Amino acid sequence: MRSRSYSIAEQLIEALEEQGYRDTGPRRRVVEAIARKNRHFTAEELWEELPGIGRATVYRALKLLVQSGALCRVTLEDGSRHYQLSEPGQRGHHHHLLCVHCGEAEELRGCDVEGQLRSVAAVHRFQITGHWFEVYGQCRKCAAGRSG
Amino acid sequence: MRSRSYSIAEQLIEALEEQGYRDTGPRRRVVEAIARKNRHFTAEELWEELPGIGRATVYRALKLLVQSGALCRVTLEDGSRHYQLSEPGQRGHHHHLLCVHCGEAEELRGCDVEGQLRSVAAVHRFQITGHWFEVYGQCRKCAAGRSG
DNA sequence: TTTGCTTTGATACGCTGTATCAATATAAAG
DNA sequence: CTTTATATTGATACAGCGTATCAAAGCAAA
Repeated sequence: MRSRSYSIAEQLIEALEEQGYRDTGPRRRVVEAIARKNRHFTAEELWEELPGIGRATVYRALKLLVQSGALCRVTLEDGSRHYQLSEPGQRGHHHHLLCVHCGEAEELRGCDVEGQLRSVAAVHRFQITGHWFEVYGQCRKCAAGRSG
Repeated sequence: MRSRSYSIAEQLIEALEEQGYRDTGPRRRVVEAIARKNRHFTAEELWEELPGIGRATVYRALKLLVQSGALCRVTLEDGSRHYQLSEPGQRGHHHHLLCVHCGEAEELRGCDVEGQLRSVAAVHRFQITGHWFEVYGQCRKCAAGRSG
């Protein structure tokens, strides 16, 4: 796990470069801090781990990474905004299962949201342009032992 | 429609009284302003329609009404927080179809989110405790004529 | 180097919501 | 109709989170 940190950071830098942004020292530090994370996190939390880096720089980097799809923004039940790495290769639209105990975030499988939406559109004669779906609970490990 | 305003306001006041809160002048004005709304709205927007009423009072009333279930908080695609009357009798958990054009908010029918969640729980062995689902788009009227 | 653009970080600001607190309104009791 | 205890109000200050501004610094290409 830890040994893949470098390559995750690289992928994030690449995501920035693809959009025409430079590979700079501060961005590299932000991206490395993100790569070290194994759970979803807030912008403020990330900033606190980066002494010497400006708050604006952290927020800017997060914004660019979300734009690129490499990072996604998730909203917790209390409305707070967290960030989470997209799974490799999965940059399109997807949904999350967020463990409220340990902070693990899985991407959702076995749930045909899009199919449901088609039926909703039909029933309501509503032209759907977007949706937002998050699921909260406890992951298998936390539900069993609460050893998050 | 307009003739039902009074009774909607009454219902909201009752929702507050059920929780042990008083029927006061300022609350009545807030509640009447809400009853007049035919679309989802922000706290600030509501406050601007209530000269003489303190901002804190408006926010407090909204909080209490959400607690009671008579009002629900919806989140738009940009993350902004809006409020919307729950449909009469429907105070439990439910989802919305939000028209981004005219602001109409319907409650969702013909969508078995709960069933989908059961299958998700099985696939991921995740103990689901909550979820959040909003759908955005254009209502039938707006999609047809854009005469919101 | 020089030049032009991007990035940075300190700071101020804006928006949304909450805490504080003295003044006031309300309900219940006398 | 007072008195009294409690809830409510509204002005204000404050807090959290994110963005705009802008001079200074960094980077890339010439």
